Amino acid sequence: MAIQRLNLRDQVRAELIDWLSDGRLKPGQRLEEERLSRALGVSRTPLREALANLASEGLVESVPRRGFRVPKLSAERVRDLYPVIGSLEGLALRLSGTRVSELAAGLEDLNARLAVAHLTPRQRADLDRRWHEMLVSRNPNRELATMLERTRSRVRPYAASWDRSAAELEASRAEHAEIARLLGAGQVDEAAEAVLRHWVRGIRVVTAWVEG
Amino acid sequence: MAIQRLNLRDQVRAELIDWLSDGRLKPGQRLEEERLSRALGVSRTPLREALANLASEGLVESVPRRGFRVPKLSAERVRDLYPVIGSLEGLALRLSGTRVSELAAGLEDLNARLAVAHLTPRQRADLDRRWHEMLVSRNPNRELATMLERTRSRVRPYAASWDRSAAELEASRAEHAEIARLLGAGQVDEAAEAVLRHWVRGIRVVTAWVEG
DNA sequence: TTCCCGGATGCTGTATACAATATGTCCGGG
DNA sequence: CCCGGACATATTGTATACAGCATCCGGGAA
Repeated sequence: MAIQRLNLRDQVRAELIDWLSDGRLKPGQRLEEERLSRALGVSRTPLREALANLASEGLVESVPRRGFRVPKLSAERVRDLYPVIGSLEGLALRLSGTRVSELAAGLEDLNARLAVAHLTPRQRADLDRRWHEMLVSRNPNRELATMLERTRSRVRPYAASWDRSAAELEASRAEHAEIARLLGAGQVDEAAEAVLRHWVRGIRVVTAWVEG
Repeated sequence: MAIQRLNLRDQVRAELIDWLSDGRLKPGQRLEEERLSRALGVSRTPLREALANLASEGLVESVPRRGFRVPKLSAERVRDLYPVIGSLEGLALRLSGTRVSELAAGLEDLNARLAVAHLTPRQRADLDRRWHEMLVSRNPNRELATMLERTRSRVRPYAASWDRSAAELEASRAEHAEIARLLGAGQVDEAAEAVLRHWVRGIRVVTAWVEG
């Protein structure tokens, strides 16, 4: 086990991502550096470096002379990012090699747990996240994995605060099942296409929720 | 024309990307903050913020307690990034709508200029960059455009310093022509696949050059 | 000659200080 | 009662200061 000597910048960055993911930092909120640095127990310098990083990745916004803010939920963001995620997950599958079919069982297992009725939106989003993480877990391409992780973290605030309808839940579960089935059958290209369609279909329901 | 009040951080970032692209900062080189900040005429604070951003995007490396360095050329990086670029460019084509066929003429024109014999590697890399920029110029997805731009800038040092063989030039030109032909014929999905193959084939020749 | 050790040096990582600017508020006028 | 302008305040953007490591070089011993 390598000793991790992470610099403060990256520790703060990780902490802020947590705060963004779990809603402690809300869309539209202004990020006051003095207050934040006190809350984190660090000075403004590493905090600003972390914020600048998050801004360059799109997790926060930087308005010159007005500091950093949490981006508001926007349908356009979903329309743009979801197809990218779908495409990258599809690529991940195609790069995963033949042993990707071994994933089918685990995916179906997780998918079954999504069927439980009494889950909170947060628990559901968490299970969904784990399903997609498992989906790409055989991908050997580290750069791709990093880009996927970053991009997914940008849309996490959407999934986490969204209470899905029963119909949407069922549709999503059916698509998951179909993807797992295709993988189990070794039809990786078809699974990749299904993943892309899964995300593209998600655009409609999430944007409807954002706008409505 | 909107007045641009960019903060120093982003100006420095843009300048450093130029320096990385044109080879003024070379792979493996150590980035000494004091010297760099003097050369840029700014203090270390905005320079460090810019460097931290570039590090989070992979254009430079950050080693704790040892500062920033320009990443060395690595075959693994090419193997990982090229398929991602190919996949994203393919997605850009599929999102470009029907008018993408209008690009064919311009692409063939640029491709013809790549055939001129007496170009320097830099001129060739520049024309190739413009060809791929035109290829995705109809894509309306801003997030995708940003990710593509960033990822391509990470592999620019490879293309810029690489002197291609005549056979490789011809193969690349033929692939460009085929992609343009497919677009002109409205076969966007096939063109997207051809783009991915184009980048995947590039892995072999570039890694051979990096390693040899 | 080669290896090891220890101090000097230079650099990074972090904190603090300062200047510039945007925002909010208060007061006066219409 | 509403609007506009000017001042006060708060907050950012940038610079500088300082402490702690890592590296490098020279000397001494095997």
